Amino acid sequence: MSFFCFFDIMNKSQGRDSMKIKYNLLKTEKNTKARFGTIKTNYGTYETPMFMPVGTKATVKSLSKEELKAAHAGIILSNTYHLWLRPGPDVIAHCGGLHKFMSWDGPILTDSGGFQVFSLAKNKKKDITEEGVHFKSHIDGQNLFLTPEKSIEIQNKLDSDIAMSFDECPPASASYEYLKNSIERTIRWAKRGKAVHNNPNQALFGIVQGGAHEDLRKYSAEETVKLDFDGYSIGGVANDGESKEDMYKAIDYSIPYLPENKVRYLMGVGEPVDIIEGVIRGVDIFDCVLPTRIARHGQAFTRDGKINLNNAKYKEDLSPVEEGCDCYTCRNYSKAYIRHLITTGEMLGGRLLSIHNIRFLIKLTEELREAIKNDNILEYRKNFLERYEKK
RNA sequence: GCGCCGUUGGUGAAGUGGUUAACACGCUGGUUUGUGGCACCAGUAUGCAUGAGUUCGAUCCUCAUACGACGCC
Repeated sequence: MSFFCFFDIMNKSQGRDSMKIKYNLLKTEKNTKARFGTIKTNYGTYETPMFMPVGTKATVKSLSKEELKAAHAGIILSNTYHLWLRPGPDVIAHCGGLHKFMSWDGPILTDSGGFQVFSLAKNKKKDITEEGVHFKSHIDGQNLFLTPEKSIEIQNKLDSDIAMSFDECPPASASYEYLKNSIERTIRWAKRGKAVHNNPNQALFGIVQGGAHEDLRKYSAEETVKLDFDGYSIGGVANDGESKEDMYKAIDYSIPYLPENKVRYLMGVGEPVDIIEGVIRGVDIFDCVLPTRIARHGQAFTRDGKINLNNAKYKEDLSPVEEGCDCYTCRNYSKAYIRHLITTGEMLGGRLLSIHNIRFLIKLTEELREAIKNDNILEYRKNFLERYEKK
């Protein structure tokens, strides 16, 4: 990489608006906390509620950017931990930042790596200290040390539009005492991360923890909000087999303490039903691996519930995955063909179902927006659930 | 025609005179929520070619029959 090339990249970077995320609350539904608004970014303005496809390693698995755009994707998510290991933040910086590297001309949110510490090192040795976390690489087992500062520095280099604070993501089964200490530490980490954050184009979000405990969520939210982030997430949900009730409690106990004029992001969720429940409770954006993961295992979201294309009953079914769906997959392929691809292990099968599942969740958020505008989200939920859960 | 060997589920096959016939694949379901893991979990032969016999008891021993492989005329 020549000096001139690097210089060119610097100019491009500085040529941007230097605008962090701006959230405009446009309407709050009359009967619930559900809200509709817009997120203004350097790459355009997007409406909430929004679902973000997950592209951990700088790719939404198996999908091209055209396919993501066709599914109406707005922000996509990528991951600090994975990109730190491969190809490394310096490589991505030299390639012009994450957008240019992966040819995505839309906004990107980078997760901090906090969740990977939890998920990669689950049941394995990890050492969480005040300074940071020692754990082992899933690739070659080498010892790694991730700190709040390091996570933010990497995200600065990746040049994502939204960076996440480095938090501890304790399992749902963690004790009250553990959670309390964990929250205190996460708040100290949030402060340290914010102190080194210096990318003028990049927003920084704080993360609320506290399990399903009302006082802990309140405390975590209030202390995090004091640090004045550009947006706030509710973390520590949808992990370790927690109940849906606990997930909804975590939301309910956090939302009242988050400012109205900032984005609220429920991390890692999810299932269609959980997205609806989240929106009703005041959440703006979601991300989840489910649409792409279940797709690779042959399953699809539909209005009539989740279906499994492995099932023998689809062997000769010429209908699309979901009747009336506007996605590329449903406009072009039958269940019979996709079942054939899935059962024979052909990669097109997972791709086609990923396209459908992502479009399904994005369309769900589009409909939720409309419902908020029309003050009828409770009716929307009722109708959706009646059909989705009947069997 | 004679001799010899063999016949276990959808498939490839292990195995034993005595409670539930190994394993793999396939098949049939299910699971997956800030993606190490195209993964994980469960079910899948009331029966071991057919008939008779020996035995307290046979898929396993004996005999006959059917089918198949090989060798000899």
